[in-house]
Amino acid sequence: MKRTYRFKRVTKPKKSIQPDDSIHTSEKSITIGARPKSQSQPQPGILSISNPTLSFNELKILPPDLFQMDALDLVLKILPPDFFQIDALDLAPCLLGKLLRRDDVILRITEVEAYRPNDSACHGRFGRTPRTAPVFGPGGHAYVYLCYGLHTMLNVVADKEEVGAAVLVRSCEPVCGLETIQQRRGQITEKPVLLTGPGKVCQALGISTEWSNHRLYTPGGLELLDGPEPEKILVGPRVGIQYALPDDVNAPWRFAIAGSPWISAPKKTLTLPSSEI
DNA sequence: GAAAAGATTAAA
DNA sequence: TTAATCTTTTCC
Repeated sequence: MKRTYRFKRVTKPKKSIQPDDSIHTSEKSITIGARPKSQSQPQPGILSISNPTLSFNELKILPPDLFQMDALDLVLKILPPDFFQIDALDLAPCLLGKLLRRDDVILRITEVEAYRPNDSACHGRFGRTPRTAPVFGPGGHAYVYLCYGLHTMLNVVADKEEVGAAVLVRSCEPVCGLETIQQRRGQITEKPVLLTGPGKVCQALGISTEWSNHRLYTPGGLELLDGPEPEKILVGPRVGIQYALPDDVNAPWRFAIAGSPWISAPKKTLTLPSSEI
C-alpha cells in the first residue's frame, strides 16, 4: 500500500503560487518557491509543507507539475476498504467532497445517489448477473455499466459482500487536470456543464465498463481519496427511475453539496433536510 | 430468438 | 423535444 503522510503549511504562501515556481520535495516536506539551499528556514513568500494536512484550497492552487510527481502521494490519502463497508444510504453523503483520481485528473464528488437492497430502482434487483456481479461484491469496488447504450456510469459499491448496494456518482467539480478533462469531454469550458451528469464524470475520467469491479482502495488506476467535508448537504429524490415503485421513486436518496454549482439537473428537487430548516 | 427499455447527453 | 445507440433482461 501507498504510504500516507499528513502535511501542514508552516509558512504563508505569496498571494498565489505561480506555475513556474520551483518545487523541492523530501521525505517529510514539500517546498514550493525559490529557496536558497544555504537557508535552513523557509523565507517569507515560500510555501513549505510539513506535517500534517494540506487543505483543499491549497491543493487547488498547487502548480500542475506537482501532480505528476511522486510527491503527490505525500498529501493525498487513499480511503481504506472499511470506509465503504456500510449501508449505501450512509456511504452516499460521506462520498461528497471525496476525490476521484485517475492519472493527472482529480475530481471532487459533488452529487451522488444511493441504491440499496429491496430497492426497485437498484440494478441488484434481478440478483447477481454478469453485469451486476460487482454490486454484490465487497464495498470499495467500482461498478461501471453502460446506460442507453451510450454513456458509462460510475458507482461505488457499498456495504458488505452479498448485500448488493452501490452509490452512483452523478456530478463532480474539477480539482486537477482541467486540460485532460476538457480533452476527454471534447468541450473547452470551465463551467458546470463540463462535469454535471454521471456520463460526463466517466468520460472525464476515461472510464469504460472494463473498469467495473476495479478496487478503488488500491494505488494505481482509479482511486478514491480523502477530501474536504462539505458544510451542508442537500437531499432529494433520485433522477431517472420512473420505472420503480412509488416509494422508491420518492425516497430522498440523492445527495449534493449545498451551494455548489457543480450539480446536475434537476436542481429544484434538492433541499436542505427538514431537520436543518 | 426477438423485443423492450434504460440511474443520459447534446443539439434542435 | 428528440435522436443516438447497445447491453441486459424478459417474454414467447
